[in-house]
Amino acid sequence: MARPSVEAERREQILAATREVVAEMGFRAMRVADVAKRSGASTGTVHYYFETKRELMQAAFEWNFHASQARRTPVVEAHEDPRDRLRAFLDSYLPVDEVVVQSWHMWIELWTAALHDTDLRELNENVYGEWRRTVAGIIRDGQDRGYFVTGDPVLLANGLVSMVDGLALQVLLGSRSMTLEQMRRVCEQSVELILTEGS
Amino acid sequence: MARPSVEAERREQILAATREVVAEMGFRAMRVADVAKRSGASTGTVHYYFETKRELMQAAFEWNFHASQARRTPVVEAHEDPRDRLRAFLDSYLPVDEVVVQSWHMWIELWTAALHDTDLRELNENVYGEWRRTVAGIIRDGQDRGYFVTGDPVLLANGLVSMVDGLALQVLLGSRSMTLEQMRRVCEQSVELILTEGS
Amino acid sequence: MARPSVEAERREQILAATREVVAEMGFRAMRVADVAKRSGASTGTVHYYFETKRELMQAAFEWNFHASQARRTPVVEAHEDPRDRLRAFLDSYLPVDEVVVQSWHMWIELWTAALHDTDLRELNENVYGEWRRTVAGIIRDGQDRGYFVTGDPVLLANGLVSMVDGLALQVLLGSRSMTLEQMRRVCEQSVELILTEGS
Amino acid sequence: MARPSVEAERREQILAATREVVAEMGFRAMRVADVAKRSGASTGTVHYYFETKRELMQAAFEWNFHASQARRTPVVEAHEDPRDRLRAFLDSYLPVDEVVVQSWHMWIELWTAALHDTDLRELNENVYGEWRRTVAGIIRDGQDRGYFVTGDPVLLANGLVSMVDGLALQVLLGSRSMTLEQMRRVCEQSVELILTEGS
DNA sequence: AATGAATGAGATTTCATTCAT
DNA sequence: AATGAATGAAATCTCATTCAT
Repeated sequence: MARPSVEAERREQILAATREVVAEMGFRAMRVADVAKRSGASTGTVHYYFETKRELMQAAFEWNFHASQARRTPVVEAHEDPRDRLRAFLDSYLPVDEVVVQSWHMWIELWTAALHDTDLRELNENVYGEWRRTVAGIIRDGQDRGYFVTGDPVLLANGLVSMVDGLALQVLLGSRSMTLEQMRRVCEQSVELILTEGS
Repeated sequence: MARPSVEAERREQILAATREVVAEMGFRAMRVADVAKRSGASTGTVHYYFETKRELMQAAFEWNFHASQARRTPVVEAHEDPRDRLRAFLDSYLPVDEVVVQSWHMWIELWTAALHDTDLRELNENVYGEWRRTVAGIIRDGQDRGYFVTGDPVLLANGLVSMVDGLALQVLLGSRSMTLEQMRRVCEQSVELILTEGS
Repeated sequence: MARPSVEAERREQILAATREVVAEMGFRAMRVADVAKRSGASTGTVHYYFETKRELMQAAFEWNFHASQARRTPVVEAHEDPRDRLRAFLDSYLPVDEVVVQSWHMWIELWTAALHDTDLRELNENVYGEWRRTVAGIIRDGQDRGYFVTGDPVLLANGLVSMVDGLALQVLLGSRSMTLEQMRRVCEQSVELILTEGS
Repeated sequence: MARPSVEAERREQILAATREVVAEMGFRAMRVADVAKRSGASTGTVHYYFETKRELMQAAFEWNFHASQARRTPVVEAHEDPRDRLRAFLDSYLPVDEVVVQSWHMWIELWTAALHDTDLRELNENVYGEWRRTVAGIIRDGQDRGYFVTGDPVLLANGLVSMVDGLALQVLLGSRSMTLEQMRRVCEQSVELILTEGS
């Protein structure tokens, strides 16, 4: 009788290994054998948990999404003031450490893969719905309290979330003019832009 | 005897075919044989012009960049007022027709490929330097004339360009909440945000 | 404590499952996992009873043989007149129900497998010796009583048994011109051919 | 410019190699690599001509059918008397040489494969329609001339063709009681059975 | 300048078998 | 007596690249 957690643990190990490998060499170059090696299993075992490479990647994308969400939620909820919440939210996207960097790699790969895969598009739809709703909620709250300029909060949220995507992408690409520090400043300036005079 | 332009023409055909194929199925799934078929040539011929697949993609990315630039420049220069220039610039990024859509596909594929390819990162660096300089120039000009709010024009330019990238990405992904029309409105709102009171 | 029949029962279950699976998807496509699932056991259990897949198939072929024999014997012995015996014997080969159909599937798979497996050839030798002896006996008896035409009873028996094999094969293959009904008529006509004028 | 016959030649080589390999080790055990080696090509080349192993086998079955037909037709047409035609036809099925033996191996493999493959069943349908029509024609002709006993010629044809299948199978299986010589005698006796008294 | 048949290295996938429990 | 997670050897298939013509 195997411990009931063995399967779940193994699955998680493989997904974590997948994220690491994808971050390092990209989905295109990633081989199932790489994931196997990294997770200390055989290719047979990887296929025991995920029938195809495609299924493995899909699961890894979803797993990354849930992990991101779990990391983000407490960060945002730590603040009460919508201005702080917005800043904390944007801050949590800065690729400051290995985990966030790896996570960003997964998002970028997801974008490219989703362009030609209906299931992944659906995942993207969920993911962005989630972010948009969160940010729009913060902005609406801030507008109610008079901190943020008027204007459709959904449009503002979309602009901010998309900007963060574009910025992180350039940072990940190692752009000499878009460093982590630059990204931070652009984000700060963007918040300034939507703050009302007094606040 | 052969017209000297034959080679150049053939090369262009292959690059155009590459863009079409990449837009349709993605770089990952694209085979040299697909490009050959699409351009009406043999795989041998494709390799006659581009030694490796990697070289073909690199050339296609560069070709796409120059084509984008050529399309963009007259659009921007058609206006004198920096506010109109900025609006025209952003407008030219909306994925309204097949050419712009295919072009966006190439950019997105470039991002992913460049994450693990130094040469392509260099290309990205050039491309973004170009856009940033253009937009920053427009903003600086607008600030000088009092149309735009104060603030580091480079930061503002980076924010705008990144936002456009992120927005186009979601439109390309067929997001139900980020349609072409939505993207247009977000862009318009963003311009409003940096306009000064009077203008 | 365990009933001594438990093992025998389990074994039988697995063999029955094997016949079902082979009939449905063929030996080539059959996986040990399919047999396990069908018999409600694990792959480990299947291997507990049959060391290798080859051994499992061999046992299943033999089991099918004995089951066929057990079904056939009372049918033939129910008649005293050799003409009736022959008709009853041929009748019992018509693929009229699921059991006979599955049994035929096993024979056909055995033929193909035996072409390259000495042990299975030996099994085939036994099986056909059995049929041939039975039919030759019936014919010899009928000739003695003046019901059947003269001629080497062994040759006649071989002709009949082989014909039945060939006919059943075409019926199993769903041939539009060799239906169950057609097969029945061919068998009847063949019996007529060896009957003497008066009988 | 390659010779136009190169492709056809190469294809034929691969199909011939397939028949040899299938006859030797069976479809189940046959690997694409075996066919490649036998035909002096690489596995890549085999796949260049036949996308999948299944397609290769299908083509090999069809090729074998056409080759059999081509071998058989002149043999039958060499005789005018329906009794000779029938004898010549049955004779041509005796596994007397390597080619006929290999051909029989292909038929047997076809049967088993066709049980679970619609396309192959269709091929079997064509093949048997062909044989049945030929034999029924010969019998009908013989009956018109008073050489053969009365009775449905289609039933008689089916009985004969099926018998030959069953007999050849046992010969191929190396049955000690069904040798080539035995098969020949059973066939002769069967012809005797349908001859009228005087002829 | 162009071809396309042929290659072979390498990737995914399958599955009988094992073994710790 | 039974399990089923894990394995790894082996098979199919893919495709960028080459080269004789």
